[in-house]
Formats: sequence, structure tokens, C-alpha cells
Amino acid sequence: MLDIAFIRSNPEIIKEGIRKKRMNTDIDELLSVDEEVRKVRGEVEAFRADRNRISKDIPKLKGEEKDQALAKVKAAKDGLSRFEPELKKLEEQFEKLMLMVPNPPLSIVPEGESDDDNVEVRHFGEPTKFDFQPKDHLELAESLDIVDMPRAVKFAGARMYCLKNEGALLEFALFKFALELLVSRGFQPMIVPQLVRREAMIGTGFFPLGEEDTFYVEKDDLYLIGTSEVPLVSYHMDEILNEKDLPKHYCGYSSCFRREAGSYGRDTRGFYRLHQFNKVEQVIICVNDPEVSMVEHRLLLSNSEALMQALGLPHRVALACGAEIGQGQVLKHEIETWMPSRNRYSETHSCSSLHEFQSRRLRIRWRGKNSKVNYCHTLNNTAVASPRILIPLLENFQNEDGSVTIPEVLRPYMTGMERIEPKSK
RNA sequence: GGAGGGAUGGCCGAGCGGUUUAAGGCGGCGGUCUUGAAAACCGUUGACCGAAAGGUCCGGGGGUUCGAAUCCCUCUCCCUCCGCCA
Repeated sequence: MLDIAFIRSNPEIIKEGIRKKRMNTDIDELLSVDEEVRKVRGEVEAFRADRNRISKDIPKLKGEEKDQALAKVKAAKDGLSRFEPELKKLEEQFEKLMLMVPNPPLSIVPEGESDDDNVEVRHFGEPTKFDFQPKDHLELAESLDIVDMPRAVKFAGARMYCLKNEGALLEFALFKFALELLVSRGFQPMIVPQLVRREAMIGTGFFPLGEEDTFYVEKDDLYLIGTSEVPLVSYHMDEILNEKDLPKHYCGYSSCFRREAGSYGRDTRGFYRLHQFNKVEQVIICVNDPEVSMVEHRLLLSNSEALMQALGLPHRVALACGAEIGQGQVLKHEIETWMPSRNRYSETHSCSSLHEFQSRRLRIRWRGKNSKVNYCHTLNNTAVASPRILIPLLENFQNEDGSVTIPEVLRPYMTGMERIEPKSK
């Protein structure tokens, strides 16, 4: 959510942001409702002021004077009953429209229509060359006996899977490694609720636009999170934080659930697009200074790059173009990792700055030395998400004999194992 | 699931129909003192909308009343006991 005062005085900046993000939000409608709300609110407040002023004197009055005062209050109340329902209706409409307004992207965000227009910032390593015919990750995983998709689909439906044997161990190894790396860099590890209230979904900006992509538990009116960003940011909802306690650096581990509505038939093979996966996510809450949050953004990015470098996975860092940036984000970098079977770099990490977008919705504020209260900035980035990360890991580190070499940094978490060997059938 | 109790400013906590303009404490900020700090003392300090006048906010929503933090209904959450259970 943005500041209505800012929208009011800079509608062209908002409209330009909408254009750059290739969205279609009607700002003029919002502004006209805003004007109407303020007009009607003025009426209502005048009647309320009347009522309050007259009521105050009533206990002191007697007889005819009292009757006159009561009549005046009645007139004010009649006025209120005329305008209050209208105000309420307008305010509801206003709130609804405010939730739709996108955060304008920073000027450094490139123009573009799709991820083909993302701009590479730097890269690590080179696309892997094979002197044999490489297998894709699903073939590898099946021959290594570390996955069972058909059985998962049998009892849980499409886009479901079971990781087994070294696959299950590998996932735990990745998460343990990621958590230890982040903890060593001062991030606070968190295990968080994976079912949340609607408020948290709206507050973090996933609703109302992303509602179709979310699993809903109707009986308890709770939603399954699509990322631990939701609980980690909502954690400080309705709080006023002290400047000395900022920035907050969190790393949360959770399962993530996504309906992937509208993606039928896309990325159906293997580990790329699934209804459920696990992820270590980084979240930062800091003061609302764009320069400070830019420094934090770079920190988030560098953490994930360090992790990918330690794993030895070839990847590139790309600046996401306008159309690829979500409603609330002002800046997004992706880490795209080389996936031989796709013969391209594909997204494994998404690093976002949201400025005040989430903190305004969740009322997360901070108090500075001058006692002034401001909204915070929030940021987030993937540390590692599995099984998607297993695509480049299995594919890039496969050997001609069908085995897969385990990255050295993960071996301590896998009883020293160096390779996963194919199982003979 | 059953029975009771509760939710008040950044935090703790009083108030239970009209000088509440929400007491008091803690914390924050400013000052005195000090080489500096601590302690002590003095002052100051709720959030939101509005250009202002003013208005709104005592968990959310609704109601009673001339007037509600205060009374009634309802929802959510927390605590205690019982039941069930990992």
C-alpha cells in the first residue's frame, strides 16, 4: 500500500509505474473516490462536532434549555444517520482500490515484457560442458532412486513428489548448510507458522491479486503460505520498533504451497513447478531510507551468491525488468542458475525490495531518535529452495556413469558421502 | 469440544455512563549535576485523518444512550480448569 497523500500529489508517477509494470490499475477512479470520501467525511465530522459540543452541556441544563439542547442533538444525529452509511461505503471502496495500487519501480529497473528482457548484472562460472550425453534431473533422480513422483501423484495429485534416500538427505543438507551460512552472517533462524490469516496474506501483498494461487483451508479460514516471507514479515505486524533494534535480519525455514493456477501444462516435467516445496528464505526489516534498504538489498543478494558459489553452481544475477516485478516490489534481482536440460539459466532465487509497501499494510513502524514514527522498509530473498535447486545440482554435477557428485560443502551433512550412485534394478 | 476469566498508549497498569483533556509507573527524548558515564532530580512524551477548525481510536464488528474505555449482543485472540490428543 502506498501513501494516499503521495498518490494524490503524484498521480503521474503512479501511472508511469503501472505502465512500466504492464499492469492496468485505474488511478483516476481511486482519486475520485478519495475526493468523495474526504467530502463526506467532512460532513460527518461537522455533525459529530455538533453532537459532542452540545452533549457536553446537557448535564448542566434544566427545563426548556435542556429540551432545546436535546432537539439540537437530535438534528445532528439525523445528519449523521444520513451521511455515515454513505461514508462507510465509500471508505470500503477506497480501501479496496488502495490495495490494488502497485508500488512504482525504481528508475534503474529496465523496461521489458518478459524474463527475456531481464538484464544480466554479473555471472559466476560458465554453462557446463559435457563430453557425454547428459541426462535431465528427473532421469537422474529416478535412476539414483531419490525420487518417486508416480506414487505421490497417485495419492496426492499432480505436481506432487516424494524425495527419498539420498534425495531426502540432500535436501536436509542444503537447508542445514544454508542456515549455518546465514546464521554465521548474523541472521536469526526462524521456524514459522505455515498456515496464516487472511490479514497476513493481504498485509504482505499477496492478496487480493494472488488469491487464486493460494491454498485455502476453509474450515478454519486459514491460508497455506507460498513462502515464509509471509509469516516472517507479518511477525512484526502492528508494532513500533526501536531504531536501535533495526535492521532485523531473519532466515526462516518452511514448506511453501502454491496452487500454480493457470499454469496447466507448463513445466510439468520434473522439479521445476510443484505445489509444495521447502525453502530457506531471508527477510530484512529496516528503516525507510532508500539508501539503507539498497545496502540491505545487496546484502541479501550477496548471501545467496555466496551460497551458490560455495555449491559451485554456475549462475547469473539478473535485474528483473518492469513486467517481471510484482505489485509491491520496487526492485527485483533474480539469481538464475544454469539448467542443462533447459539449456538456459532459470530462476532459483528472487531478491526483492518493497520499500513501505508491506509495512504500510501491516502497520510495521519504527521510532527514531527524534521520537518520530515512520513505516519500515522490507526486503526478502531466497536462500535455497528445494527441489528446484536439485535441478541444476543433479544436472551440472552428473558423471558419465550416471552418478552425481555431491558438492564438497554438503558432504559434512551427508555422512561424508561424495557421490550418489545409480541403483541397479 | 465444555465451564470460567481477560484484551486499555512503545511496554506495564488504573479507570467500569458525563472535569479522562486516558491516572500512575517503566521506557524514550531534552536538561541539571559529572572529566565522562551511572544514579538522582527537573521538564517532556500516544497513534491516525485533516491546510486548519476539528474528528477518529481503549482487541474487531454491531447495538443501547443526549453522551460509552465503562452497559448489551457478536466475533477473534489470550489465560485457568475439564475433556480429547500429538
